[in-house]
Amino acid sequence: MLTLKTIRDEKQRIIAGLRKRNWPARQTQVIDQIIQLDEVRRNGQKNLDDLLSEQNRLSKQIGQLMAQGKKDEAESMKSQVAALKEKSREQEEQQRQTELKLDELLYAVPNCPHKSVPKGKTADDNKVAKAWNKALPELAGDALAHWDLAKKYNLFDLEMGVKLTGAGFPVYRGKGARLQRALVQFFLDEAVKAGFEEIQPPLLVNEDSARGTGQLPDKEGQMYHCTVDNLYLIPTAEVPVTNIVRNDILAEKDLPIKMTAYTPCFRREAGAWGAHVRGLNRVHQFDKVEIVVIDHPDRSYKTHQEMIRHVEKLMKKLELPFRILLLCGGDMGFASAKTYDFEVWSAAQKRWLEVSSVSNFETFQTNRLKTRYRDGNGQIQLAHSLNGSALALARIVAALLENNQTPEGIKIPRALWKYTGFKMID
RNA sequence: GGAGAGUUGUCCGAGUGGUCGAAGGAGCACGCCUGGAAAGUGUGUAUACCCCAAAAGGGUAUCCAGGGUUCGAAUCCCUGACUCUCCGCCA
Repeated sequence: MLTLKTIRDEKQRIIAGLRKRNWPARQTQVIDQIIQLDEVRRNGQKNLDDLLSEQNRLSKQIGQLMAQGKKDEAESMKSQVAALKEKSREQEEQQRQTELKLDELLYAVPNCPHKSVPKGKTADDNKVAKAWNKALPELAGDALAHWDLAKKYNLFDLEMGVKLTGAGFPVYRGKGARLQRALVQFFLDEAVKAGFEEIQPPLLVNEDSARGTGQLPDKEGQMYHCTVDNLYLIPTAEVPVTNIVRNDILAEKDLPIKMTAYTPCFRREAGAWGAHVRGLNRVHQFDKVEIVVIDHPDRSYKTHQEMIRHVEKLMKKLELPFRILLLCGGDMGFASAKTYDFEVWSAAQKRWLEVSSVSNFETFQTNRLKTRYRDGNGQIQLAHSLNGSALALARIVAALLENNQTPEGIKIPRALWKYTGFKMID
């Protein structure tokens, strides 16, 4: 969430940001409500502190009177304190309500887009930051979509997943399973080479962690919830990995902190089922290698570009046709200040599939997480957080299978040979 | 799962109802000392919120978390989390 200080000091910029996200003008009045309520909160705080201060003062006096044996005076003072206490309890409760309401309003305000983010309403308004300049691969008329290829070569089995679990839980088999493992290995190796520390986080997180990265309270329905233990299955490695630095005050010299993790990702994705979600296009469980960076505000946009280059390199090594989109204000995620999406061409489906999203959250996440660093003057500042997929597997697999099919079988890109142990699925 | 012990600042560690944001030590930072360093020595060394135009200064809260007792809680009581030891179970 945005900091109150930002909202107070840069009100016009924030409102302009909301407009860029296509908030109707009248809805931006929430900013004024926040500023007003913050005023109430601060007055309330002052009030409460004064009451408590007086109580503390009297209590000390009572102690002294008791020590001097002046019991009667002490007793009369006790009733004074009791009255104050009553007042302060009321004030405290009121303050709690105010803060709750204020939080609720703050949670509803998305991040302010970076000035370089283009205006726009929907995905159609995204700007192509890097187009695919070569010809897109043309497949023969009898080319198969990946779900048909899976059947032909026994690579994954959706019906089996239904038997074991339910729709959206593919069972990978044989060379399909091997290909998955190869990709994970490849992505992790590349990330480590690029200076990311490899992390193996838990796949279940507690409420605090889910709140830290913003899955709670709003997106509760998107996560699988183990109610008995009150734990959530992670929708992305971003959640446990970013929470590593929750409540930390880092040294400036520790930045950037670069971490990578492979995890399965679990998404309930209630709704949104339809024509385009066949096969591996949208599933409840998929594998992903994530990269996360905590960095200095002065450097975070440079880091953002480095992350883009890293993902780009992966695409090239996999020899997949891809393009990079700079998302417009209307299509960006709630927490993001700037996002690039990577899309890969799926030749049989003849569609672009989103396989990576690389975002700079600036201080939007770290404000909730309380991830700070101490600057040169000893001042404590919020760090910036960034993350991106590098890469998400299921759709990459779909594209690999479709684009590389030949009458002899499916060709595996050279970069993966040492991981798969085979060059061809046949 | 059963029984017991514990959780204090960056770390170690004292503290069993008032003057405790918290002794002492280590570490760290800055200064003195030194040709330079070590040793020695002096000072400083939590976070959040609030008041103040700002600085200075001040207030409040925080000794695992949440409740309670009390005029007053790190200290007493209850609940929960976690850690350790023993027993049980187990890949």
